[in-house]
Amino acid sequence: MQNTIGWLLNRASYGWRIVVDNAMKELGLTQSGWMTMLHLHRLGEGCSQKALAANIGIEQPTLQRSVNSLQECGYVQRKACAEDARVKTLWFTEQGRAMLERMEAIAADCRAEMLEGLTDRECEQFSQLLEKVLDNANTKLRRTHDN
Amino acid sequence: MQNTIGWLLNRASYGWRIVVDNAMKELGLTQSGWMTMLHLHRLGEGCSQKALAANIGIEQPTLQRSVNSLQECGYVQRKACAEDARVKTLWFTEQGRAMLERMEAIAADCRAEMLEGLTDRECEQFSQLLEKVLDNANTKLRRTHDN
DNA sequence: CTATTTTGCTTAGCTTGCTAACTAATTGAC
DNA sequence: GTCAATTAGTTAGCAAGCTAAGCAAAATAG
Repeated sequence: MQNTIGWLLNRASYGWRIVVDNAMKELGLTQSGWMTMLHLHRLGEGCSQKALAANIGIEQPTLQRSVNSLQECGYVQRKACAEDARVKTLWFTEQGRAMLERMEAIAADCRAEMLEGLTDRECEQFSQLLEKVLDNANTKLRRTHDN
Repeated sequence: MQNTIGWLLNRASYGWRIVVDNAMKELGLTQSGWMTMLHLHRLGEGCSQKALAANIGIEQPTLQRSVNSLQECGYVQRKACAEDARVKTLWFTEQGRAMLERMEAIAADCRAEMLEGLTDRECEQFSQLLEKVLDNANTKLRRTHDN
C-alpha cells in the first residue's frame, strides 16, 4: 500500500507532537514553547533569533511569537548584541534553566514511548529513511524555488 | 543521534506536505482541499462528513471548512441522506471528478520524488516503522484520555 | 408516547505555522 | 563620505489544525 506513506508520515508526525504536547501541559508550556526551549539549549545560549529559527526549522516571525511568550513567562530573555546592534541574543533565565531540565526528562520519556517496540537497529534505519525523505523534499523545494 | 528522530519526523512530514502543496497550486487548491478530494475518492462518494473526517484523521470542524471551500469552487456537493436526516453525504461534481484525475497524477509524481533513492524493500520498512510509531502514539493517547 | 441521551453538522474562537511588508543597522559601491 | 543593498528583527494578516458549545434529528429509557 505504497500510496499511504505520505499519509502515514503525516499522522505519525502529528501523533508524536500531540503526545509530547500533552506531557508538557503539566509544565504549562505549548508546543512552540518547548520546541524553542529545547532547541535553544541544543544550539547554545547567546545565539541570534535568526540562527535559532533556522535550527528549529521555522521562520523568524513564527519564532518571534514563541520568544515573546517565553519572555512573558520569564523563561527566556533577549539581550542586545555588542558586535551588531541589529542582533538580539537569546538567554535562559534562572527559572527557565530549571524548567529546561524537567522538559528534557519529559521529552526523553515521550521519545522512549514513541519508539517502544523498535530495536536500536530499526531506530537507526528509521532515522536514515527520514533523512533521505527530508533530503528529497529539500532538493525538490530548492529546485522549485529557483525557477 | 537518537534524540533527533522526533524532529526528523516532523520536518520530513512538513517537507512532504509543502512539496505536494506547491505542485497542487497550479490547480488552485490548498492542502486541505486536495487532502479532502483524495480521501473522498478513496473512501467513496456518498459517505458522511463524519466518516470522511475520521478517514483523513482530522476533526469535523476542520473538514467543515474544507468542504465549504470545495463546494464554493464547485468540485464537491453535499446532499441530504434519505435514511438519516442528520447526515449530509458528499459527492463530486462533474468538474470535481475531472480535477481529481489531475490531482491523483500530481500526488503520484510527488510520492515518487519523495521516495527517490529508496528501494521497494526500504519503502516497505518505512511504512512499517511509521505504523508502529503511529500505533504507539494512539495507544498512549487513548491511555492518557481515559484518565 | 414522552423525555432524555446521543449523534451529525455547524459556528465561534484559539494556536501556530506561513508570507508580505516595515524599520533600523550594517555593509558595500562609487 | 554618501547612497544603495542587504540583513535582523518585527508587525499584520492569512491558513488550517484544534476544542467548546449550539442546534436539529435519531435512538433509547421508562
